Amino acid sequence: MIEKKTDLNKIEKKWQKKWEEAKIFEVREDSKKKKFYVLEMYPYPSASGLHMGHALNYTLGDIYARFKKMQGFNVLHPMGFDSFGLPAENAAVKNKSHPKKFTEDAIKNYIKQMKMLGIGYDWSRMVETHKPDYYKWDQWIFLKMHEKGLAFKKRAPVNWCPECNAVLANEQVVNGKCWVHKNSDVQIRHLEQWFLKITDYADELADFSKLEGWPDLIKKLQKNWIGKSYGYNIDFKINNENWTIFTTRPDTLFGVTFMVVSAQHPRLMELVTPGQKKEVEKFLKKVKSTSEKDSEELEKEGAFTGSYAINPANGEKVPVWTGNFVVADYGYGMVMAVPAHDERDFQFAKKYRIPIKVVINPSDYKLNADKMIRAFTSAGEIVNSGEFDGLPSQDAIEEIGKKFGKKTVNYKLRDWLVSRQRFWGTPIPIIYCDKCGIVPVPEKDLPVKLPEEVKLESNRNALEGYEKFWKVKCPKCKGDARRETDTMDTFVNSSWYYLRYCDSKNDKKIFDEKKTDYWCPIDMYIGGKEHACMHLIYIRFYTKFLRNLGLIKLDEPSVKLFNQGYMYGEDGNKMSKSLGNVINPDDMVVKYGVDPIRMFIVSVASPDKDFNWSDTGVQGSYRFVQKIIEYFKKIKPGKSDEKIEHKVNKAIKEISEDIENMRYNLAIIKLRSLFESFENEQISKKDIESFVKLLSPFCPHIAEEMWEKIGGKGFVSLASWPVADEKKINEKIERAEQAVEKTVSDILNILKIVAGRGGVGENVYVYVLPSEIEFYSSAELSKRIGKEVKVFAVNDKAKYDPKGLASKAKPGRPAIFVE
RNA sequence: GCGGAUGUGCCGGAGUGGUCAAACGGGCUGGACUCAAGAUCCAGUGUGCUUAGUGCCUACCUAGGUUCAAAUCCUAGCAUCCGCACCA
Repeated sequence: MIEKKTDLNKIEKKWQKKWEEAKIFEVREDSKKKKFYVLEMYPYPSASGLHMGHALNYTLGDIYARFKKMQGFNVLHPMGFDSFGLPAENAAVKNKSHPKKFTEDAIKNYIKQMKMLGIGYDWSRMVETHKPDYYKWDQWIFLKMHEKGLAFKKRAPVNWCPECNAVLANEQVVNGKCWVHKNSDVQIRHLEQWFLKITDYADELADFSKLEGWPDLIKKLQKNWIGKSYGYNIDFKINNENWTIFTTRPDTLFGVTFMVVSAQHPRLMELVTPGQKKEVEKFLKKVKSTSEKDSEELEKEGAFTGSYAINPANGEKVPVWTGNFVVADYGYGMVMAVPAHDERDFQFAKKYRIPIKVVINPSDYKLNADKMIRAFTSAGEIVNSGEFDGLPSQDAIEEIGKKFGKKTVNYKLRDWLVSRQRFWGTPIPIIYCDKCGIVPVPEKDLPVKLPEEVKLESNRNALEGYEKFWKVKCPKCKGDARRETDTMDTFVNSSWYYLRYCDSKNDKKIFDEKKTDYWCPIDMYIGGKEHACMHLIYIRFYTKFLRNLGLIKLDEPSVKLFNQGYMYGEDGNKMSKSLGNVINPDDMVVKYGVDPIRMFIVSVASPDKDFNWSDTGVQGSYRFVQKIIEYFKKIKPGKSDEKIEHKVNKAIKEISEDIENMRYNLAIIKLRSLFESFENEQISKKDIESFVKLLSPFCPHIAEEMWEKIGGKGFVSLASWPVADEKKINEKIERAEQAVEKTVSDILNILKIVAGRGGVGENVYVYVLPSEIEFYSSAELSKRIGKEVKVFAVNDKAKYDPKGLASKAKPGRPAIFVE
């Protein structure tokens, strides 16, 4: 273990206090200054406090914000809390308390820890989403969406988590399980629920052209999730009624031998004939009881409905089945089945002995429907399709599609289900009146506040049982009415919070547009990639909606997005209590101090890559910090020589670039090497100041302390970032230095060989080309070797060279003689 | 099935056509200091040769290829990890 020489915690406290007193991180709009908005995704304040992953996230942002601030930008760097959510509610039920208390205690602790880590936030702008002055505007946006028809209620099959006692959005179902309760199977229930019509924005959300600064991975994940696909709608007549299906393969239309309607289709029973009712019901029962977790290799099953559909292309009558493999809410919940050319249809047809009809042949052979063992899904030549025979199937997609259907686009993206049957969330501002129907709460009555004195229940939303909340008068007819008791998904809160930071205290408007115009968009947004398909889609959706309302001018919320890597435990596993590998920031701060921890977590690997915590690793950072402190104890600024000036200016240039590109790991390496280069040399005050400035974003506390020691003005955190003097960067110096290093190592090698043979190398002679003589100092070499080293130019007449080795000297490679 | 990422010394990881493989950190070994330990400082640390010398060989998952030149580009494969998944 390392020895603690300096009380870093004392230094940290000292500067944290001074920063706070001087309010150096509080900012306001300033039209004369260029703004820069750095934001880390805000946390859910859990009872267990910040973990190391949070510390990494916030440190990454803090370094960037401090760097930009020193570069002269007006930097907005705010923090807040995503403080609605189930854990607080559950904890409150368990302890017969109120989630507000839990949440606010947790927030206090979070703030304390964030301050402890030296993160420079403008706390005057903090948002807490559970406060009425924040969620009022969630409700306001909801009303605006309702006004535009984007917030709507419908009865729908929904994902129900029995643990949450609430429904989940599609995005929150992971492999048939709840994203929070990973052991809880999600059930399908049919309920009346509120949705936000995010699908109206699907097309624009699928356009990533304004997101150059986002990682490709996130864009790909979103693209996949939105799942835009071009195809055709085709009408089939069933019982003299048109039923539309969606297909991307109209070229196979003549090969349809049956239809399949989803088992969850709301109008399924209309298709079932009395004779088939029993069989279909038997099948439906089986579908329901099948646990979702087995869905991976679920066998395709179904039942005949008794109805027949007419193929519009050839008038053929084909049976309509219901099946477990058709998704109810994609397309129209019904598909045309072409077993010859679709693998799923093929399996289904084989199982139920439905005919298979080939309509596309491969180029080199002919398919035989009776002998096929799998579907042929590639392109080929159209056959058995009347006038289209002979066409390449790729061309037939359009030809056949055009003739019998209508070109259209479909998305995998579903409307966003936002109703939650829970207490601890934003109340949905809606009133139900028997006479007037669904009535939005008038704007002037916002916010609809959550009651504080309510008694929580574990198995249902406490608002339902709290008459004072739901018993209201209709805003229209003044008659008796009932308030909506569902609350909104917490992702609603985080979909626009970045805008509220710009004007978080505004009680007249959602925000002052002049302020959001100045600060937005976010220039650097930092958070985990797990949000790719939830938060990061929702925040884009809200941004576009608010833009369409005319409130902001942004198309996208952030210019750049950075996803940090995951930090694992020392053993390489996810940190978890059961594995006992959790690293607690509070303990580590006491053990090592904040600055070494900050330095370690951003330098162990590239910040976008996963890495493991390492106790010995953080000790390495600790040693470096300690060395710096020791150095400054006895520093006497003097004059920098050419070499030091070169080193300093090169470091300024490269470190600035590295920080700009979030390559903090490389910046730290260069900072170390810079320190080593002047550690034992004279250095000017200006250059030593530059070093402290370069150190400051990473290790702000000791940087302030050192800044004070060398008599820097004000805070180093507010000093201007150094600019490299390109004229002083001289690569020749670097090369010469490397040559000297090599020579030292060569001399030592030779001495070793000599010693190995029983010789004693007392005197060392080095013969250098005249052009390089200035780089080789006898004194320096002697010190490094620990013996006297004499340096001669090869053309020195007076040199001592008994073996005539001088002639062997090469550029960058002096000859060496030992005796 | 679809998509993505990764593969470099004892370990964590730099390096994405030549200048240069292994920066930087950790670990280990040896030395200095010390009564000793810790801390600190110095040196060494891929393989195999060779050496009164500062060199050569071989090494970046495997196998091919492009190139005057490949860890880096291309092709195929292997391994590990991750995301989505019956989306018609």
